[in-house]
Amino acid sequence: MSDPFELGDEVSAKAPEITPVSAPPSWLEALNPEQRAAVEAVDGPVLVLSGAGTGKTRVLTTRLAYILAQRRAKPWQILAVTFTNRAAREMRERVAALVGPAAEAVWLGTFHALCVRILRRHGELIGIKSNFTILDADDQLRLLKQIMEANDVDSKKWPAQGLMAVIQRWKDRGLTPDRVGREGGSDYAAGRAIPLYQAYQDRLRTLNACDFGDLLLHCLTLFQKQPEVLTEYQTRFHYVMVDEYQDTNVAQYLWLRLLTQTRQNLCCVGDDDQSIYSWRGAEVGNILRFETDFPEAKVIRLERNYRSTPTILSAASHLIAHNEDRLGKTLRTAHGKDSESGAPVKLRGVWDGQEEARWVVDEIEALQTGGQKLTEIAILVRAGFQMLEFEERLITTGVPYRVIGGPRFYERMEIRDAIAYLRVIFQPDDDLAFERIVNKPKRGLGQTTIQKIHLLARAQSTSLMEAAMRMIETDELRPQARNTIRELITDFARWRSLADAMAPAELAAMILEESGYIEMWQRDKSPEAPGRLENLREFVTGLEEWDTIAGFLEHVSLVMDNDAQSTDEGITLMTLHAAKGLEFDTVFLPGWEEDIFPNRRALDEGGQKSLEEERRLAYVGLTRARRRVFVSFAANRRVYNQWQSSIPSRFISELPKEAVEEESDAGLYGQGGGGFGGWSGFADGGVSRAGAGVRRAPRMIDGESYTILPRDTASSYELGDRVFHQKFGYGIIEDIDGTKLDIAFEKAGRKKVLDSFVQPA
DNA sequence: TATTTTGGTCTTTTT
DNA sequence: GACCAAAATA
Repeated sequence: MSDPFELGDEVSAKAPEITPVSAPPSWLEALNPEQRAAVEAVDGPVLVLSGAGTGKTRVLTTRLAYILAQRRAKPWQILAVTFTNRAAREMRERVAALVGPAAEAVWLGTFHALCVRILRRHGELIGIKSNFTILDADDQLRLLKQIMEANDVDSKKWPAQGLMAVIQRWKDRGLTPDRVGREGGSDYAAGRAIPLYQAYQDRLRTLNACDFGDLLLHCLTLFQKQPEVLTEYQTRFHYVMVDEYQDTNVAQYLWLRLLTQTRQNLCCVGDDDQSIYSWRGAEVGNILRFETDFPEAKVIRLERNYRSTPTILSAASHLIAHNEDRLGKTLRTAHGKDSESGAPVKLRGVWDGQEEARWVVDEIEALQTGGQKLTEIAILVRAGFQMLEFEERLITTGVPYRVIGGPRFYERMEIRDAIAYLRVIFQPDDDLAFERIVNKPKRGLGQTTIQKIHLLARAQSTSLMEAAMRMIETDELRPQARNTIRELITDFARWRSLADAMAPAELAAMILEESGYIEMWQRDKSPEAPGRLENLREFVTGLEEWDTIAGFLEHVSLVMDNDAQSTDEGITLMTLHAAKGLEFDTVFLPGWEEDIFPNRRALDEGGQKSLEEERRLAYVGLTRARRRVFVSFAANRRVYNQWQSSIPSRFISELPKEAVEEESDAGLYGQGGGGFGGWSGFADGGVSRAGAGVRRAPRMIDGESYTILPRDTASSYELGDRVFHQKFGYGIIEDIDGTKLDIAFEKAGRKKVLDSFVQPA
């Protein structure tokens, strides 16, 4: 495995030389005074409060480069922590651009990735084998379900997901089972949450596995129980830097504090107004706490915004000013007074979601005609399900787009299966992987057989693989099942023996072929089968870049980012959360309606605090834009299968009037379609009619409103008609049965579809 | 054992 | 309506 961090000290002799610097390099002079202060304040604790678009990343990368250029530390004596793999990669690239190959040796990565490095190296000291596996969310849930089942927890009453969330939150706060105490959530599952947590941790340990939270948790335990390891890292890291500090949770904070205790050279960069991950355990309090824990800390504010037009900044600032819980920063435009104030925020109310999508895409096409590059346009939605309508419209109009944060490649069923095969070979103790593929493809090994193996494994406390091997020596199984398992185990042994001699890609291709897994999909006549085969091919191709399977497996478990997608030309469609840290010329913010944004469930759960987080999310959305923002809301939306009417988001009325230009369809809310006083009238009108100040569940449109909807197309199709379906594309109708159409799609094959899901093409 | 049928849930955001 | 899991049936 290529692991730059393992090079450690022995590499120091051959470490790449840093370009010597005498005078301040040009990249220092390009900074404004505050930025420069943040870069040059190298020693001691520093907190940089950095508003959106104020050059936060630039400060961090320059600071890192500055430390190197000043020769205050060797590259491997610097620790830089980011939140996403994308940010880590970007920072490495930018530092490399400033100081050259020395950037390679810096300890730079996400909290999780860095913890893995440390645990692989020293985990043995706290009983974690160095080849532990990392479980993804799916595995975690499956495991927890098993445990809850074994403990007779009613899964209807206490869903595993709930307990998972509780456990996750404890881990976010650095709490091992023995230290949970009477924390929130311990009453889950009739007060058995803590023993279940313990059982889950025990199980993980026997599986030689960690979940995401464990990576930090175990690392903390390691530091606390093995002081000499902690000392080693404290000594090693002369300088520590943290990006997106407002998103750190308690465990991460403790981790940082332990590492920086002696030298105190910690620099955190963050923006309390962009804290949008509290649901994942992030504590904005960490920012406030910084000055308490590091009384000597310098606090530097970056308030000059280089990204957005004054108009956009004004809109964003007015909005966020409605939050009470903030440190208070004023964003100023960095452009001179003579610069244009920029186009107003365009606000549009439309009849329903489809029309919203139509409007957005129309505007996009207009921008494209005007010479705007599509890669500079983004649609940012609150939640994933909102993306569908836009995708549909983008497909029909042929505007190229890419989705970030959709179903990820490594999470697809067939890919997970393929990975499970590799895991079984590489880590024979991996019960989850074993279980996943023993009977895939179908080998006639059903529940009863698996159950028996399980029992034996538990009785002898061995892995499933081991138990299976022992079991075929007995006559406990039906001869048929026994033979199948024997063959399977022989296959595994053979593949394992070849693993060292073959390239990973070759090996994987062989396994998928010989196991019959490929064949299984070839025989499958379902429309998605070809796609799955295609994915498998892609998977094998992707493996060609790897020298070892171990390295690849590590990558898979940590890199859940799917931003590495092709650099396609096209607009970007993603959630607001995924958009943090990015910027675009033009940003579309659809779905600004009560209950969608701010999200209803968030409000129900977290009240005022959550409302403020939603508002920060809106702030993040607005500040992604350099030049143009489009905000829209629909009066009606189809949720599940029913129409609901909706009220414009309260955030709309929090935008300053002078920065907004409204252009809505007439007659959305009032009777008679008569004059709307303007955009602010929307929110007022809607709310007051529903009863001022009372938050209501979405109202169903009453019977009469249904007549408005143009949906009465029952069997207006004929055999041979060409139609369009949002998911399957174009096709020809082959058969009609009432409202059910049998359609041969050009791409997706033959499918039965309700007529309401297609439109004439 | 494998396949079909039924019934429940679903839409917050992710390393 | 889609998707998943568990139950019913071949």
